[in-house]
Amino acid sequence: MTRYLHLVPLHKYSRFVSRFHTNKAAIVTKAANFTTTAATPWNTQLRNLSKHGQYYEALILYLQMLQSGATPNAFTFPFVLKSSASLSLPITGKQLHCHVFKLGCESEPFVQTALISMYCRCNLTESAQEVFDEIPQRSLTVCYNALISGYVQNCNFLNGFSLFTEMRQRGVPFNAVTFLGLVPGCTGPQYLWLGMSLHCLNVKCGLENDLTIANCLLTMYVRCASMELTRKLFDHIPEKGLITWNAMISGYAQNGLAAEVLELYHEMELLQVNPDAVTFVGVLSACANLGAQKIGLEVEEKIRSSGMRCNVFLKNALINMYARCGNLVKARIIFDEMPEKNLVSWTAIIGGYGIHGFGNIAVELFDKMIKTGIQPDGTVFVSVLSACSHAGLTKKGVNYLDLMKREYGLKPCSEHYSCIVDLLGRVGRLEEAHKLIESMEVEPDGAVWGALLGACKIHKNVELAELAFNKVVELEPTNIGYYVLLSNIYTEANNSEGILRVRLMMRERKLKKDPGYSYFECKGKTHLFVAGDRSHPQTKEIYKLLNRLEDTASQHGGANTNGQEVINQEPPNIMGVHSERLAIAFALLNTEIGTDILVIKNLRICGDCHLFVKRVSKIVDRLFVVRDATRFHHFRNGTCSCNDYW
DNA sequence: ATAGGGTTAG
Repeated sequence: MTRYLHLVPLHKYSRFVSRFHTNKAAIVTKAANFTTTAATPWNTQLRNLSKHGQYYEALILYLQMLQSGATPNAFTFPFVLKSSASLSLPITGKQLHCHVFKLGCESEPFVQTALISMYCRCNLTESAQEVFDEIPQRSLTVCYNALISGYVQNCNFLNGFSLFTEMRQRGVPFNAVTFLGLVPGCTGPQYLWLGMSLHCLNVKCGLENDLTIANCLLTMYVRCASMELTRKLFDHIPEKGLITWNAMISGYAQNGLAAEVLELYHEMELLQVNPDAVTFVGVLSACANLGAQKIGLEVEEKIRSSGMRCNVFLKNALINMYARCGNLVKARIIFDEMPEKNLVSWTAIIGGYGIHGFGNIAVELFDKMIKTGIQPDGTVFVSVLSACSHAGLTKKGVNYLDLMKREYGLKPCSEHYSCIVDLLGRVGRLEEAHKLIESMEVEPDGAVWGALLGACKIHKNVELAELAFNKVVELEPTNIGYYVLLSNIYTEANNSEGILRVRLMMRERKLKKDPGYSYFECKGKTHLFVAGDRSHPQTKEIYKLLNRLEDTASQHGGANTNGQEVINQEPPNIMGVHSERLAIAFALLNTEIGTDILVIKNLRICGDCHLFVKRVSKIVDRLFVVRDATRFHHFRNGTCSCNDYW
C-alpha cells in the first residue's frame, strides 16, 4: 500500500487544512484513528466531507485511508474524484484514475461517471471522452449528461450538442439534467434558434413546469441577448423562485436596462419576495449605470439591516455603484476595508478614479495592485488606460499599452486602442494616432475612429476628420453623434458646404437627431428635461437663471482646450435650449452648496454644451458635472480638469 | 451509502 503514498503530497494540503475551522479538522483526526481496514467507515467520513465542501480534507482523509492499510472500493472513488474535480486538481485526478484501474473499479457506472465529470472539470475533455468511449453499454443517461455538460462548460457547445443528437438517435432517454447541461451552451445570438428549439422540446417532454429548467432557459435567453423573449418566459413562469427573479434582474442589468431592473426590484418588494446578495448585485449595477446614488444608498441600508453577510461580489458592486455615482470617498472606504480584494475590486476603484479625472490616483492604485501580485487582465487595462486619457497622462498610457502586450502577453482590443487614440489625439498627435489605427492587429471599431474624429474637432483638422468620419459611418451608419460632430467641425471651420452635405446625408439615411435628455436627481425625485422643455413647474425661474448665466458667462469669455480664446459661439440647438442647460439651471436653483452631483446624460449628442458648462463653472463655484456612465466630464470649482469634448 | 444540474461583479 505504500506505493499510494505519493498520490497527494501531504505537505501541500496541510496549509489549506490549517485555514479551516478546527472542528472540521477534528473529523480528520478522528478518522485517522481508525484501526479498521474495512472501507466502509472511511467512505462514510468521505461522504460527510465532500457533502460539506471539505474537499481538501476529503483528499487528506483518503491518503490516511491508504496509509492505514484500508483498500478503497467503488463507493470510495466518487467522493474523492468529486473532490479533486471541485479543486481542479488534474494530477491528483489522474492518479486516482490509476487507483481505479489497480483496484478493478473501472467498470462501475458510478465511478465512470465521476471520472468523466472529474476530467471535464479539470478541462481535460479529451480524457473524459476516452473514458466515455470505453464504456460498453453507452446507454447510461448520466454518462451522457456528464459529458454533455462537460463539453458545454469547456466552451464546446457543438460537441455537446452532437452528443445530444447521438443520444436521441440511439434512443437513450434524456431528462431534465440533460437540458440543464446543454441549454447554458447557447451563449450568443447565433445560438438563439437552437436554444428556442430546445425550449420547444422541453415543453413537448412535459418538463415545462420544472422551475430549475425554466431558470436555465431564462438565462439562456439573456445570453442570447433577447430580452423580449426572456421577459416573455419570465411572465409565463407561474411560481417564480428567488433564482428566477435574480436571473431576470441580472439579465436586465447585464444588458444595460437599468430602469427595468429597478422596476422589477420594486415589484419584488411589493410581492414580499426576500432578496438575497445576488439580487442586490444586480440592483446596484443598475444604480451605477443610472447614477442613482439615492437608491444605491437605500440598498446598502437594506443590506445592513437585513444582517446579510457582504460577500466579495456585493462589496465590488457597492464600490462600483459609489464610484460611478461620484462618491469616491465612500467607494474608497469600502475598498480599503475589504480584507481580500480581487481583480474586480481593483478594477472598480481604478475605473472610478479614472472617470472622475483623478488619473494619478488611478495609476498609483494600478501600480499598487501589480505589486500586490494580482495578475491584470484586459478589462483592468481598459480602466487604467481610460484613466490616463481622461487625465492627459499621455506617456503613462502609451507605456501601459506596451506593458500589457510585453509583460502580460495580453492582446489589446479596440477598446484599448480607442483610449490610446484619444490620448494621443488630445495632445495633438493626430498623425501618430492615425498611424496607430492603421497598424492595429484587430479591426478598429467605431469607437476608435470616433476617438480620432473627436480629437480632430479639438485640433480643428478638417481633412483627417473627413477621413475618420468616412470610416466611422461605415461601421456605425446610424450613430447620429458622429454626424453631429462632423457638422460641428464644419461649423467651426466656417464650411457651410460641409454642413449642408452632412445634413443631406442624414436626411437621405432618414436619421433624426435623438431627442437628447438630461436629468437631475434631487430629493429622491428625478427631473427630466428635453431640449426646449417648458413643461417643468419651475420653467420660468429656470429660463430666467439661464439668461442671467449666459450674460455673466459671456462677459467672462471662455477658453478652449489649448487655452486660446474661443472665438465662435456655440451653435444653437434646433430643438430649442439644450436639455443640459435646463438641467444645470434647475440643479443650481435647487441644491445646497457642494452637496449634489448633477448627472448629465447624452452629452454625446450635443457636445458643444460643455463650453457652456465650462463658462458657468467659472462663475458658479459648486458645479460638478458627471456625464453618463461610459465617459464622464469633470469640472470642479471652475477649473476644467478634463479636456474631453466627447 | 456512491455519478449528471439553474442565479452574482469590473
